[in-house]
Amino acid sequence: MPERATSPRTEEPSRRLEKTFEPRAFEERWYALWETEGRFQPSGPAGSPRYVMVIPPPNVTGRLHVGHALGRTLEDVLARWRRMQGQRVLWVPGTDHAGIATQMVVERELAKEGVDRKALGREKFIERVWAWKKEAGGAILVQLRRLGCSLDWSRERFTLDADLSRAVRHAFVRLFSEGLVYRDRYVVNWCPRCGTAVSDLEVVHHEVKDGKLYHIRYDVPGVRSGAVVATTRPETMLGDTALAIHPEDPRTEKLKGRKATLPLVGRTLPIVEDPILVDRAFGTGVVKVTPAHDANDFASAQRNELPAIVVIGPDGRMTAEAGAEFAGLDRLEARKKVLERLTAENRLAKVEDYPGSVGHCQRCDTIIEPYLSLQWFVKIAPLAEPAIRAVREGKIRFAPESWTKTYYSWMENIRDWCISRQLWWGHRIPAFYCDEGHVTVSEEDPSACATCGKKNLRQDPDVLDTWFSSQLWPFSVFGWPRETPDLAEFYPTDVLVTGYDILFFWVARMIMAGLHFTGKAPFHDVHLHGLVRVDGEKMSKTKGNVIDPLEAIDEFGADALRFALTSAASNGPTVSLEKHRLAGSRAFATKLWNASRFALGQFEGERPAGDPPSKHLELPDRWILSRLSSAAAEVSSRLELFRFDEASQTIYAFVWHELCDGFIEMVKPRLSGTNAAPESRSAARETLARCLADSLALLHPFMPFVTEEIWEKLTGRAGTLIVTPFPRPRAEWSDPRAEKSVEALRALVTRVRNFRSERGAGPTEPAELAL
RNA sequence: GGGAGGUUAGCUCAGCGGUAGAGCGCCUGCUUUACACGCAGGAUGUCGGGGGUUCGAUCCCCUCACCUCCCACCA
Repeated sequence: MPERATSPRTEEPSRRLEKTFEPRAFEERWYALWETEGRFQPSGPAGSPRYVMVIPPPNVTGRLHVGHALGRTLEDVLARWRRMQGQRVLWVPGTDHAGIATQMVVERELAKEGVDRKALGREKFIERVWAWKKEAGGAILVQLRRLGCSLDWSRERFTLDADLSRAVRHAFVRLFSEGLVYRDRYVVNWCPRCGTAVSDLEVVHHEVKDGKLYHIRYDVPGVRSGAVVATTRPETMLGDTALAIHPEDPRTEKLKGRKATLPLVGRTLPIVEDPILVDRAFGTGVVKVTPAHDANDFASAQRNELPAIVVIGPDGRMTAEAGAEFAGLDRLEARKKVLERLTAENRLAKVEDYPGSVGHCQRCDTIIEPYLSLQWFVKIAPLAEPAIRAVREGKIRFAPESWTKTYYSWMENIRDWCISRQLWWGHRIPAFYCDEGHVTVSEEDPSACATCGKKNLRQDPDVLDTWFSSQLWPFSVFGWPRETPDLAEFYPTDVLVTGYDILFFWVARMIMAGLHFTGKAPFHDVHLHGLVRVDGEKMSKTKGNVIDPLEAIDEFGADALRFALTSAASNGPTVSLEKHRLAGSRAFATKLWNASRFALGQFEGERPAGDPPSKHLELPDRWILSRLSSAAAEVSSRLELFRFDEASQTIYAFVWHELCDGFIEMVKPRLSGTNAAPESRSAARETLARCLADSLALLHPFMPFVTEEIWEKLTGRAGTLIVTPFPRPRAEWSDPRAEKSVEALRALVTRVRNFRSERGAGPTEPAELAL
């Protein structure tokens, strides 16, 4: 830590060093001690309530960013607070294999070596990913230790561990046997760059303001004006297999029962009547039907028994089916070329501006292509229904509560979940195919087809969506489906804390999976915290406003980072973290440090005793104890409601403004002792000690390191604050009268201080102060 | 096209039926038995606009404006 440069005056260096504290000097020490003494493992008197959380497993590729820092700090606050309350706390750590994300990282590494994944082959590639994981993966877990997270490392899990893989397979097989997992040809969201299907949630829509709507004239023999269709994606016309009209639209009456000719291709297209696909009030009343590249068109094709022709391949290039002229072209080049040809043939009737939104791949931002392919799905409605009910019945509560509505509206309109991914890294789908085309789905690799007994089985090459395994996390970490002691003792968990951005991806799916597979809601409380913004903006590297939690820990200390995060964590959708909050939090830690130095100085080596003597308490003593009691009540009641900001601000105000600015200043004359009665001095000292000890305890969940460091100095016991009982309000300390009358006393003390500082000297011990 | 949230001090945000709050910033003093990452004091708000309910509204209701974010297969 740099030396202060503000004060021109010099003091002896030994004293100066003591004024501020150096977090690096003790953070590591305390963490190591807590860990080696097993403080992070569940303990406590038999029969005491347990309190269980699972970490939202960060990607193995992850580095700790400020969003993680927030969520994990909030969890750690809860864990430490409950532990101090005497509960058997278990907080399970682990990481997620993160299919696409990890595969991309390793592919990028390979690319640097000029190696292509496909050239390497599946097996070698997977080996390579494991090697990468072993070496570089999970760095984030080390970083969580620096944050102070009291995770039980003896129970660390990885979503691709043997146990968890077994859970995934069990879940898949069970859903299949229940008819809730099926394989089908369907138009899915396809990312041509990643070369895989993705779920609806993995598609992000961006506005396209310069979008165009192209009106194309198709010839219709017998109808002079032909048919004009409008489309935003003209290249898909090469895959048209019909035109559709609404049966009751007078505009298109004359097209009924006729055929159209597909421009550029010459294919004859039936004109079908489809009141579901065609909106009478929209456009020209004629819709081109491209079953392979549009989900609505595909549905229409099924209703009308139309063929589907795939014209855009999995790599985003036009297939041979698109015709020799276009085959091999990238889809966007093909669009240009199609438009050129249509213009040349004078078939482009009109081009209008048509702003709209286009789906992009969440991972790589490539434009998503609707693509007809054979995929695995989870039939979701039967799973959603009980999940909705669990929330309706109050078995699961969201905090802030407003998320409940969002949850319902998503769950009530949920669509089947595409779970197969054309990737290599992940849980391989336990489906096996024989030459006859039969499917065998089984937990153990089958040796023969379950239908025909043929031996040469091929396993489905695809892997499962990474979220398929994460949805099992709250119970798979405990060994499910085996009936382990941990599963019996620690499942269901109590609270889940995460950002609202993965409410659908993860939280909703865990609820569905938990209820379906275990019959129990996986947790009873969900706290959805906001997303961290810096200076009002979403953090981004290009804007340079990223706060790196590790750098913040280096500069301000882990305690300051944690306190800044908790005090900013209100229940709104954004958590605004500014640099000055970090500095302010560090100042608070320093304040506490110095107040402790002062207090310890009053004891000169003796250890302060326990409770203050009740006989000789004076007004300031009764006041501060009353305030302490209120603060203790307030902190817990705020934490019950996940109001971390209010809880931390309560302690801040108590420690700084009441204990330091108020009590210590009022009591200094009594402590100096020359004029004060010994029992007065003693009462002041013991009250001070009590307040300090309880402040440390109240603050420990938020600032575990400094408080533990001071605690050792105060009590002589190393690393025990973490298991010291959390302060509770005490009826016998509550003293409303003292709270009222102390105002006058504080004002008096201030006046005397100011009087002294104005005169440079003054009455050292005014009689009034000996109150 | 639906839905949610926001608009409070210069900045970032709490609050919420009964004389407006915090942190940071700003101004004025200050070598005070710890702390200048400090102490004491101070300034600053028609609590987005307009209506309504109420004895009383920043807070409840309606409405308008502007912002943010989610969800959505309308060519």
